Amino acid sequence: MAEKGKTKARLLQAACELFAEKGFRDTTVADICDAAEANIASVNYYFGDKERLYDEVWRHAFAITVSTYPIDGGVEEDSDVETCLFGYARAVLSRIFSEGEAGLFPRLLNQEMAAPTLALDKIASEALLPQSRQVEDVIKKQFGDRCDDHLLRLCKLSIIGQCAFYNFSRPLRERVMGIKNVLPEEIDRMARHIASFSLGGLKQIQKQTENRN
Amino acid sequence: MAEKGKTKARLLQAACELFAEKGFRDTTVADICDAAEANIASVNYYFGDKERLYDEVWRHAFAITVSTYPIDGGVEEDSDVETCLFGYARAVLSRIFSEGEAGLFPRLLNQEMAAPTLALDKIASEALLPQSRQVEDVIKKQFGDRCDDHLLRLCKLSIIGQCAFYNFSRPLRERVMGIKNVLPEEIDRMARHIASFSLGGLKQIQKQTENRN
DNA sequence: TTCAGAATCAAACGCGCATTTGAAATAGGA
DNA sequence: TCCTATTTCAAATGCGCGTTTGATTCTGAA
Repeated sequence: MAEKGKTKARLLQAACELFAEKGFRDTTVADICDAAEANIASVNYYFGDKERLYDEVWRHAFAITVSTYPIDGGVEEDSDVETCLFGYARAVLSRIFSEGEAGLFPRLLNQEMAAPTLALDKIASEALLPQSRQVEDVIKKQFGDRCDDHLLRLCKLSIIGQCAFYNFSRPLRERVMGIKNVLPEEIDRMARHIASFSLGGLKQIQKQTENRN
Repeated sequence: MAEKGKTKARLLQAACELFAEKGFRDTTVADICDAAEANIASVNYYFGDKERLYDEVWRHAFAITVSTYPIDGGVEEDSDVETCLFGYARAVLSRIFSEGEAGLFPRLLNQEMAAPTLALDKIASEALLPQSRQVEDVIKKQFGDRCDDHLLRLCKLSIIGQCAFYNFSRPLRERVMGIKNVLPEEIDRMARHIASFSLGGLKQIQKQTENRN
């Protein structure tokens, strides 16, 4: 047996890192076994095949990210709108910029967006839809329950988009944007910006609809 | 010779569609040749190898998208801030939702974000940086030239993020967001929303910095 | 100590891929 | 018509991949 830890756990850990970095198709079983210092046959021995290992990786990544950075961002549910937006943005950005296991989820998601596998449907309904609903609720708090569905969706996507862009534009961070290491204070700063920018946006939209009536 | 058109042109067209859909690595030379009704050896005969065909595809996609939907979105350069934002958003969204050749560029970009190739550096400096600068200029028009660099960057990313999210979240459009066919009027509507949401955001940020001084 | 089940291992299998090859077909000017 | 350069073609080459195999080693309870 190799250095430390059970082989199965080492395989899972190596697979997490590699799948997140290169995606399902571009990661080879041999890569995973090398990184885990395990024999080439061990993936099949412990997980059946590459695909079931991938499922296991998703399960692990999802569990870690929601427990490490819950989507409410640690703010009270009955806080004011800007604070709720801040909590959401901070949670999402913390996940995105996490260099530990909590960062696996957004990185895997990024891969799925370019080359979806069967795993995506499950992720969409179990993880993404609830987050989307959460943002909806905050917007309703600002607009009141009487609120055009179309408008609600556009605002929701504006808010989510600001956060999610940091995930999907990963390779551009150093190339185009001037982003290197991101410290926790920096994340807070970004989240505060997104919260107040979005609040300003929501108010502007609200003003327009009131003028129209 | 097959039905119509020169073989080389058919290969390029087929390669565009397939690379945009599945990315460089997941597209096989055999797929391309089949789609172009050409022999398996024709890619190497006309382009040298798969990689040089990919370069050619990028060149083609870039040329088409900027000439079909120039990044100013067809608004005068000295228009007011909201109109400039509208122009930018409309251009970007038009490209993203285009089902024709103009849509190749964002789709290829999406693939590069998940699995970068050597092509990305060129694209970043030739296509993306200039667009980023353009948004910067609009923000400066709102804020005046005296404007914190940090703040400028955050606002820029907020604006770009709202637009680009529609590109990167492609597989979620039907799954999570309720988006199906997108008509030109709908694109205008979305662009108008992003413009006024962003203007509201900019004003909010501006108000905060003024209060701080 | 014995021994059955678990774990590891190197080698091999089968397949799909990009690319090469050398011949055949085609086209167009002399 | 003849001849040469271009284009097309089916087959082959060589490599990397996921998975399987059958043997070997390890482990822990009896």
